[in-house]
Amino acid sequence: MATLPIVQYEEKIIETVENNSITVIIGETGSGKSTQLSQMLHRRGYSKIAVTQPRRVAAVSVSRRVAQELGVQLGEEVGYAIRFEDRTSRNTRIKYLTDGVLLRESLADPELNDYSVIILDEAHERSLNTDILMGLMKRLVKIRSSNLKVLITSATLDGDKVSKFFRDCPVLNIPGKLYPVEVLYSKERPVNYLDAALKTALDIHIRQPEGDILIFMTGQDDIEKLVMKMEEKVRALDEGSCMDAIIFPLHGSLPPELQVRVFSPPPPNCRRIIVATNIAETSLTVDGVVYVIDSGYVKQRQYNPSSRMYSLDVVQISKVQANQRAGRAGRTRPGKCYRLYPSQIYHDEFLDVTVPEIQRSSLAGSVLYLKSLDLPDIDILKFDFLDSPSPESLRDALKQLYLIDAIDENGSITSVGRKMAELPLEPSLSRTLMEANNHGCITEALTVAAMLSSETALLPGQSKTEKKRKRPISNLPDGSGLGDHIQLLQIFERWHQTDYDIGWCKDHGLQVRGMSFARDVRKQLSQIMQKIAKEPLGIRTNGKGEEIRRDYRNLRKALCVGYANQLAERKMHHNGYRTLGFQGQVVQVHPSSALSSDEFGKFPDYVVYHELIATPRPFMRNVCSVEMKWVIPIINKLNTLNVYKLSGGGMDHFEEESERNIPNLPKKNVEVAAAADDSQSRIQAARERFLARKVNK
DNA sequence: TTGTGGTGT
Repeated sequence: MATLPIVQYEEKIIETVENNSITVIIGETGSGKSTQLSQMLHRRGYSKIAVTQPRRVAAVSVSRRVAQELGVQLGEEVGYAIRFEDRTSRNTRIKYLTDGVLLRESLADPELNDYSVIILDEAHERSLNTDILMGLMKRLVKIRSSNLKVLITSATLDGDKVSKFFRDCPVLNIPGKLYPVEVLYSKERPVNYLDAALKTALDIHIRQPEGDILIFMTGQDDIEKLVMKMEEKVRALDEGSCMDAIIFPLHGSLPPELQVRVFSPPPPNCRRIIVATNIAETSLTVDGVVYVIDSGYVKQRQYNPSSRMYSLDVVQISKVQANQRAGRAGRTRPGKCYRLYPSQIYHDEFLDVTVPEIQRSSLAGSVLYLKSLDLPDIDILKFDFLDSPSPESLRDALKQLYLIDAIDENGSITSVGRKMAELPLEPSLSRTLMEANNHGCITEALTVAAMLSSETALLPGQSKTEKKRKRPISNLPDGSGLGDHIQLLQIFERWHQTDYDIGWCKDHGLQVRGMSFARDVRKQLSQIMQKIAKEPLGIRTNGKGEEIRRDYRNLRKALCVGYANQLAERKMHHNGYRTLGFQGQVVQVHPSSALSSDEFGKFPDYVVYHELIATPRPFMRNVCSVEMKWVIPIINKLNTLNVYKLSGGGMDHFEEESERNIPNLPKKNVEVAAAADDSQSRIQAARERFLARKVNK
């Protein structure tokens, strides 16, 4: 502890903090910034100190270590707060928390008066929440100039930019305690980087002294292939020609019991080869790694605000990421990093810093959050971000919020929007809860929202190695043919009937982690809704017997209101859909959906969807059947929408924006009108089909 | 007729 580099800088740090509201600390890996900064300030009498982390595990483990170093019990002077778990007390002076928890806290107290110091750690990772916090801190230090200190920790390549954002605040460089890592580049980029990784790893294994190998690949598929090939090759090596090797895959969808294998030490005279996604970049640290092989790629989820589609793309990593990966080789002794790309590509093509999440996400939730803070300047397009999201992305968020009544036509937050902001949910789901509360189905809506919040794929799927034959999900409810939301609801209710039996999940191929998470979320949502709930929130069941066939009309109606911005209409003569909105997209129901077709093989005329995914063909994932008469008022609202007023800037702003967008503006108006006409005629056609069917029955 | 990088309230 005493040897941590940061200790020598204590005086300088304290002096800088005392003379400045905001200080940027460039702390390299191993500098001790995460554990020591808070303690230094605590020693000088600052209290209370908040330290944010982008990840839950970091908040927990760092607070544990600080409590240990100070010789106090965790949860007393030093504690942590993460979702579902608050280990702090009235005595807590140093509090580690996830950035999301601090944002939640600021909802209750926008000035965060509880804290005299706020440290945003790992800001260079540019998580969505940390980016928003940075914007808020800039305002907050003005309001609380006499009694708030803010520290931002970042990476070398980012420091000047962050300092500039905070009006040229001072930057302190704290060296790290990493061993030197020799970086070796490929002469050219390999045609097949899986084979290149294989060859490089075998080369190291045969020729280089002991030390584990960590390989960065992009996803589960490549990892499984590489592990298989590598096992073959290692088996084929002459016995006694080199040491043994044991190969581990490491990625997020690996069951926890397989993930932890990489933390147990290897048998003697045996080299470990770990093939990982970017989970090993920051989230998990494997000890004993001396060699790193870096493919130079990563999978990134991106949101396209103009098509409202998500895609998962393989993209080149940034220099910060490449350096982070290389650093994984130098934790215990000098190491080597083999980059499967030329140095010229690193220098000329790699971005300095990873594209911040705020520029790759749908911002409806974040914009609603900012609106609920009642900042003096209502115009969200002018909010001071370190890296601003595109105006298009912000307008997309405003349009969505308007359609679900969270903001009014002037861009002001509504009373329903204010309640929605209290819920840790995407706006479409929080709006669904509000509506359900008025229609006697809040308990079902809570379950649907909780299940959809569960990040992982809950349901059993078929992996590529399994037989291609389609199997029905074993004995799981089918959503009564009404779609995936209803199926998720029925599955959770069934689990509830087993008294949340883990074995039941396993028997049915459901991810235990995901199901337990849904249960926790449901509990948390119930607690928040308790204040305004109009009926009991517990799960209603019909005893142990078969559940009666319900039509879930009220629930589906509530979903239709909540997902007013995510509606699609079936095309007249086939099962393709067109999304309703500014620019209709032609999309399909995802083949994994529980939605059924009618006796003519046709899907329902209208559905709501949870998200659009842009695979080579665009799909709606998680859909629910809704009725035309619920859709009509939404279409009417669509037609009255004025994006420029929504930003809150009024007509002045409209002119300013239109000047910038002259070529687009008339075109956009025409498209809106055309889509509306189209919808009206389709509604007429749908009505006729509906009546025809009724007569047939 | 198909596909899951990593986080988080």
